[in-house]
Amino acid sequence: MENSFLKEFKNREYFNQCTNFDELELLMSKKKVRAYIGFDCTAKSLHVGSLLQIMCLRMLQKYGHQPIVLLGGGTTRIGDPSGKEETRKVLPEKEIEKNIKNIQNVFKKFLNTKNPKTRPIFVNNYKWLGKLNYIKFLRDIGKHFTINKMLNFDSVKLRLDREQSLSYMEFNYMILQAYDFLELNRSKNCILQIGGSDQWGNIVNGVDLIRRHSNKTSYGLTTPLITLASGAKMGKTEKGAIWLDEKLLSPYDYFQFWRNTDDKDVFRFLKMFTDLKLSEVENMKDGNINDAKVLLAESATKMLYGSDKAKKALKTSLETFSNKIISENSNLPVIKIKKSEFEIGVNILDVVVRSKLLNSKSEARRSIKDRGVKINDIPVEQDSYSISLSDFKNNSTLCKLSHGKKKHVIIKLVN
RNA sequence: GGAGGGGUACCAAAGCGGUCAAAUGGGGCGGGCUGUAAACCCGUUGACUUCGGUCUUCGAAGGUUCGAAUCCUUCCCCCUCCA
Repeated sequence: MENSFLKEFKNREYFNQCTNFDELELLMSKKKVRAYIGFDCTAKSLHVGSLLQIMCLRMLQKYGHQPIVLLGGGTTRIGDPSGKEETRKVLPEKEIEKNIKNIQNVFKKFLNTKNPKTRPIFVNNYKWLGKLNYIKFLRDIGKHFTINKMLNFDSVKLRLDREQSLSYMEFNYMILQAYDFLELNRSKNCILQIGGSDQWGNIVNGVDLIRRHSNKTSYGLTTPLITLASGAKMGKTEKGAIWLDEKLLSPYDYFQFWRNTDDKDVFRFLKMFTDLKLSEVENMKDGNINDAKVLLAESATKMLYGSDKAKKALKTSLETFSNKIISENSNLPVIKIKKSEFEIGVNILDVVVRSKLLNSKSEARRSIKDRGVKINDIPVEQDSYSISLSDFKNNSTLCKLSHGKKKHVIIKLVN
């Protein structure tokens, strides 16, 4: 049943549209191909919003195809207008280069880099876009695009309809992306571009360009835009993005993100974001949904951070929510405070702010009034409360400070 | 280029001389219920505070006034209609 890339692609609900499904299916079942996905390098790393695309790359590898990861060093300098209501700021070049390095590391965690036949090929489109000759480009490539058609693309139309300005620079974005595909088709024999549904227009442009320019067939495939049951886009929460990078979001918080998945999303996410067999996922529907969430969290964390860190995150999660144990070896943030400070006592407001649990004393005061600040799971009654050595039970050097049910910090006494 | 409308907190949107740190809705945060879910209910949502208050905020800069988000001047930006 899951015997081909495209079949599994569909079964796991990755599928949105394809330029020619049957033909592509036939081609990919007969031989191994190269496919690419482009990534924007606007941010310092990737977050779960890109995870589905990463899963696509993994699946390509699984079926023996070779993924090409295009890091848009060139196109990021321009800015994709798709889905954007306004021009976004253009980043300094140095920053883009830095982002690219960082983002590349994320892929190395998710993808198999050993097998020479399927290991990812990293390319940066600045390499070719950066040295384009304008006149030559217009003559070779520009002639294949009509303004009439370009004006009809959603990305462009949306802007024009709202009378929002669209710079000539941005207007060219789609041509550059199409050119990327052409370039990869020529130099790497890449015949497929995958992307999110918002990239459909850009992708089709590339397929067209390859046909017109080189008289060759290529394919485009898109994934749906994933929204959470709540309707929000995946990836950004109020607290910040769910980064795929330890430096920006701890493995424990990553684990918790998945652990707290909405009931309605759990099985879909198990299919999409884990390597579990589809039959296993189906079986889980009869079980306890919380077990399914734990499995989802564990699998997702393991995929990114490896088994040890996933286990540790799970352990911390259990300690924090089930057993209510405080342990130094957990993944909870630890703040160290000198023992001497507690001998005189430290005001709770100061500690809460120092621990970054809340941003200001006013917030802390409010939260205490709402019984939201807890020391060792006991609500703090007064904002004048002073934390002292007596809060460290049984001569422990640790004490847990919490804001709400889910945010906890360990305070550690040091000399 | 001509005519009109508008810029208010995270977002949307009221207020149009004092009772405005600014109605209301959404979002966020906390509490309750539960299952670390959803739905629902309650509270809260500028900062600092010795809890008396103090300071900063309504596109920007000036001005009028005892007193301005509210009135005047200049500037910047956005929208609608016409050319």
